[in-house]
Amino acid sequence: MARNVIKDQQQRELRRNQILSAAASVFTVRGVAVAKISDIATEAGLSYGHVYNFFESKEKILLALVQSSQERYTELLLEARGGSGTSLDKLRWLIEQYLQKGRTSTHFWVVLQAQATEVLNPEEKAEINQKAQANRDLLADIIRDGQAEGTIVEGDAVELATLLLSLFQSTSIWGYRGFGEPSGHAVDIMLRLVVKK
Amino acid sequence: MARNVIKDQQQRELRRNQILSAAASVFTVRGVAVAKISDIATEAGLSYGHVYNFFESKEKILLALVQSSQERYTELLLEARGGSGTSLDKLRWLIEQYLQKGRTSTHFWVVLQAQATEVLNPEEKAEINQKAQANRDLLADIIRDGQAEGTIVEGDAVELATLLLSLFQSTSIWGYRGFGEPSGHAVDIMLRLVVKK
Amino acid sequence: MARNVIKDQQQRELRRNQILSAAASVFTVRGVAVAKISDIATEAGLSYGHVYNFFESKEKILLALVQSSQERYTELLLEARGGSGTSLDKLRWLIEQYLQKGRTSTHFWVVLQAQATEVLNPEEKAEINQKAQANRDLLADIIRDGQAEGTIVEGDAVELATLLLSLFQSTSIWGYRGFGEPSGHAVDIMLRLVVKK
Amino acid sequence: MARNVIKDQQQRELRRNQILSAAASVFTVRGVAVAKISDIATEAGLSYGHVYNFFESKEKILLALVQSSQERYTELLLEARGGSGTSLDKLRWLIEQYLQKGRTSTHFWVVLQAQATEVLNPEEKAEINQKAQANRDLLADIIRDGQAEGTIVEGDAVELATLLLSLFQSTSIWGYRGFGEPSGHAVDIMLRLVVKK
DNA sequence: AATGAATGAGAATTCATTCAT
DNA sequence: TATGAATGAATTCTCATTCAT
Repeated sequence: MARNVIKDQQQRELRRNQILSAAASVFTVRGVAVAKISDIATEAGLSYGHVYNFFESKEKILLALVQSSQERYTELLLEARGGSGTSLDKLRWLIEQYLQKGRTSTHFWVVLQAQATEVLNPEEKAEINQKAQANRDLLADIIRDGQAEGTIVEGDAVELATLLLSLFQSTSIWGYRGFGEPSGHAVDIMLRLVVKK
Repeated sequence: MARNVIKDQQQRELRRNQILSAAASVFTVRGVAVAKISDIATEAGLSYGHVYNFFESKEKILLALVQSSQERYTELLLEARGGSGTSLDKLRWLIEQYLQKGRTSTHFWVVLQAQATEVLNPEEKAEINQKAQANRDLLADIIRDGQAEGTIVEGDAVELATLLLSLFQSTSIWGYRGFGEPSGHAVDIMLRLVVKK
Repeated sequence: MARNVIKDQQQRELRRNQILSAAASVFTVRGVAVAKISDIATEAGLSYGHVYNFFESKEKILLALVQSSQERYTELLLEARGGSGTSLDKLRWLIEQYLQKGRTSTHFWVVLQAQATEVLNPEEKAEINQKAQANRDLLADIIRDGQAEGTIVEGDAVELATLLLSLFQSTSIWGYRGFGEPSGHAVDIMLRLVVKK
Repeated sequence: MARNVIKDQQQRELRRNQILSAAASVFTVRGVAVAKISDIATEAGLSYGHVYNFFESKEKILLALVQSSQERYTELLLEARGGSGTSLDKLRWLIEQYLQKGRTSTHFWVVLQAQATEVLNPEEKAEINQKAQANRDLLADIIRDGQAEGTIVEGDAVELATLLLSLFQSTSIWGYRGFGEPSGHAVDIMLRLVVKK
């Protein structure tokens, strides 16, 4: 007979998320360009053919993944900016959240591959870079606030933001480079970059 | 006759370097896993079949490239360590050299792909990671000297070194991420990470 | 109850015809081998899964379609043969009916694909060819009658029939070949093939 | 050492023709949409991968084949038009050549599939149809000459041409339809279509 | 040394068909 | 009856690698 449309919808949503989260894992561990659709399907626990009922290509999966990751990062930034305490407190909170695995389940590492590699076409890359710049600008806002309140050192807020994000993002991939994991002090050290002595 | 042997040897060396340098460029721009042997051959100005007279596979090219890049970085570190001035001066010089394009012609970005991706086999990756750690330790040495001479902040020298290198290495790929290029002040800001107030 | 059974039967018949008629359209426009089951289902206004409640495969749809088309053509031939007037009149009527879209809604073009392509298996193709020959023979009968009555030229009736049907059938696909549609005179011209001067 | 460029060129040409001629055969026997690249490669006696060094897809092979077939048909038409004798003689010669297998090795049947099916994209189909119309117009020229010289019946030369070509082209595929082969008289019968009584 | 023709393993993708609901 | 999620066989296509010249 007729199907349960609501349930179908939920099931679809569930499957889509399964695929994205499997892709996040596979892309992270194996590398985006090396990952096979069948790896993702296996990781997600469904057949490779079914993946194509949700995404028309590996490229589109990557795109969806990166965009969702960037959106979650935007939310984190907005939450940080809107939080209480000094700008330094906000930055500390932000970095701690960022480094804490799971909070941003898709990794900087995957976004980086999408940005710096020819896996995506130029238009898609441009879109991602634009969003990355927008996020950087949000970070610069927090820094500008800190400069106003006197907790953060003077200087070009955008450059300070770019340096700070480069630092904590690259710290998040120490594991893949054989550098172990950062200690509890690491965030304090990072903040020296911007803190006013 | 003897002369021809020598000439041949030089010619061979020249070709090999052509290929490595073409590979560096192609790997950087297109991404290691996406790059084709024929791209490299074209960039190097020779036929793709000829590449195999120098390297037995794409993988071996990457390996040779990364190793040579790491060696050049080692030399840079040794040169910095052996230089005159305070440890801070040495670090500043090192970072400036590093960021100056051409000095480290093969990029951090390629090494990162080799480290974090499954393009190479585990043994090869382990070897690269080991060398990366050794280089990090050289940087930690400089930092330790600085702590002894009082110009550098206290703390785990290895972690400080890892943070500092994360920062300047990731700064070197701003271009690929749409972040523009760092200003002349950037190095000073980076050094705040380790400088003693 | 009894009424429901009858109604169900009618409903089933209706659905089946919907599918066949959708298939005719899709096969004609897109080509038999390229057409997808889902195209047919969409055109018929039902779900692709439901198609399998009526036909066990795409092949069977094609077979049913071609057979029904051949049967309708047989009926047309019988009707023509049984009509009044000279054999020439009958031929003219036949061709006019044939060319008049809708009368033979499934097209010669689809039958031709079924005959000349490996979409169907050899047994099925043989069956279709046999029926096509039987129809040709019906046409030859009319021609033979015309020869007896003196309105049609002498000669091998089967060959004359084959030439004549080749002509009007291929005329029916001018549209797909960019040749426009035949004028009102076309039938008279075609009949020159067999008319006795 | 260096290769023999001339020989390479010849070899390439040879291979290309091997592929086209294999494709003609496979497309004709199996049907265009059903034919696999690997069928063509096997028929041509080389590996499927190598086919892609000559044609980027099955579609492009079909296109090349059809175009070459149309060109050969054009040549035939020009040769016929330029020949001696009445227009009727020219038409007879043309049809005889056409029906004689090997003269037009790629078959009308393949061209028809290319024209009437969605194997090619609309632009490619349009191009083919245009060429088909141009060829039809050449045939119409011959007919017009015949009308001027009084050997061919009055009437729209283009429609007469379209009817005549429909007839002899469709006759060329009797074999696939189980209709046997036309007799030696067939051409005379066909010509009745246009001959002035 | 140098070239590029030739091969085929492997990955992406399509779509007929099955089946739970 | 009716739907569309799910599967995987079959095919296309790419590209590293080999090898004759």
